[in-house]
Amino acid sequence: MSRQPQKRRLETRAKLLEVTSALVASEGYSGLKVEDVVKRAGVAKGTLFSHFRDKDGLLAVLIGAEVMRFLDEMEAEGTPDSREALLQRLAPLLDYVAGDRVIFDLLLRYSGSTGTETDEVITESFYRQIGIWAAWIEALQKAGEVRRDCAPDFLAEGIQAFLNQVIAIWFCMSSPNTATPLEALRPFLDAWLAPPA
Amino acid sequence: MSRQPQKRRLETRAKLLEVTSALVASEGYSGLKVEDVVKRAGVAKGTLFSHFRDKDGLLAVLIGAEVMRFLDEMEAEGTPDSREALLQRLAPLLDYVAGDRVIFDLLLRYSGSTGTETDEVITESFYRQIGIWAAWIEALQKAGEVRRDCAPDFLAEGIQAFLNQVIAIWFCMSSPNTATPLEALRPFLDAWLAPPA
DNA sequence: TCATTAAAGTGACCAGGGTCAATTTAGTTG
DNA sequence: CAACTAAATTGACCCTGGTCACTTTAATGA
Repeated sequence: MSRQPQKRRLETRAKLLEVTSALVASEGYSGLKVEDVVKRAGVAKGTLFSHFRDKDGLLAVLIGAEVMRFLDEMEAEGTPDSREALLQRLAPLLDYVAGDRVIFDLLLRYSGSTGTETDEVITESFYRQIGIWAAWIEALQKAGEVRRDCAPDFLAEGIQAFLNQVIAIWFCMSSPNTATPLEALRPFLDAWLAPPA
Repeated sequence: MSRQPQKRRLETRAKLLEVTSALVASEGYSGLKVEDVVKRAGVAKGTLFSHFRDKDGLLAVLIGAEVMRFLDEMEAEGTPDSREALLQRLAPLLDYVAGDRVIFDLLLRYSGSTGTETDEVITESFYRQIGIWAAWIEALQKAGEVRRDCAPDFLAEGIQAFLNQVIAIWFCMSSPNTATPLEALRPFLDAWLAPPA
């Protein structure tokens, strides 16, 4: 028979996440070591891996939560009234993801995966994101700001594609002589969303 | 003073690539171990890492060469005469990349990087690919099959974005109940390239 | 209260990529 | 040819993520 998860387990999990978060804040994602996490959390290594599938699984929880916060922000600002406004709404998320390759890689790997795990916040965030954008697009279609020959969901997925594209290119251009990802995104969004002239 | 690379070095490099290729053929990319490679090649581990920056660098040479072969094939078939024909031209490459996550990840990481390394075949292949598609698009624009309000290079980059998108989604959907990446790509290509109605 | 048993946690151990001081090989020069 | 030097290679070692047989903890129930 199975029993309820004990309070102790929840505390351990919370402690692990808290420590990880602190370490990421000071060292960045790329410098994070599992050993440091368990040392500072005062648990054994095996414990960490009984809570999270692997190191990525641990990070996914944090990153998923962070993305959720961006989505809250997006929703709070309401529907944009133009394509340019839509672009500006994307800026914070774009900056966040473009700020660290680990974040980008992880989002690309986990996003869209049919979340078999209970705690895949990150998968949930993916669908929520598409949903929010689709709602914006629908409004913009009614306002005549966006083409009407494609479904909002479909156009939203396209935005996702362009977002990933400009970030991928951004990481490849190691030299900072290039325009920001946001600037690179604008022409794509325009060409993708603008109604026929 | 610097000297010419010696014949021995070229032989070692060739041997490493040959062995890697053979192992990949039998085990797949994900099962490849550096230790197996050096064992079968009869060299020390350090030698491999003096030839290639890391395991990915080794794979990049093979994958870059493979992509180049697909591009040769694409060019040999000539310019497509419709958007659908263009889509079909992409099929072999798409299948290849969608066939193994390692390939996809590696291409995404290396592509577009301003190739500082001499042997970054993979970077070269990226630009060549865009060039080929741009040429196709230019022809299709003249034929009225493709929108004319965007530069061919720009539209080609968009194709790249959609290609990556459908493959990323493909990998996330572990269950094979989904349509092939090629089918998923069609609507995107149409919406992206079609001239205004 | 004490036996029972599932949940939670432990840490020695392994795997596999990557490093580097030391060694061998082979052009070059006097 | 012998001495010299740069190129090429070596393999012991390290790092770090991940595993698993075992111990500890704490609900449950007679």
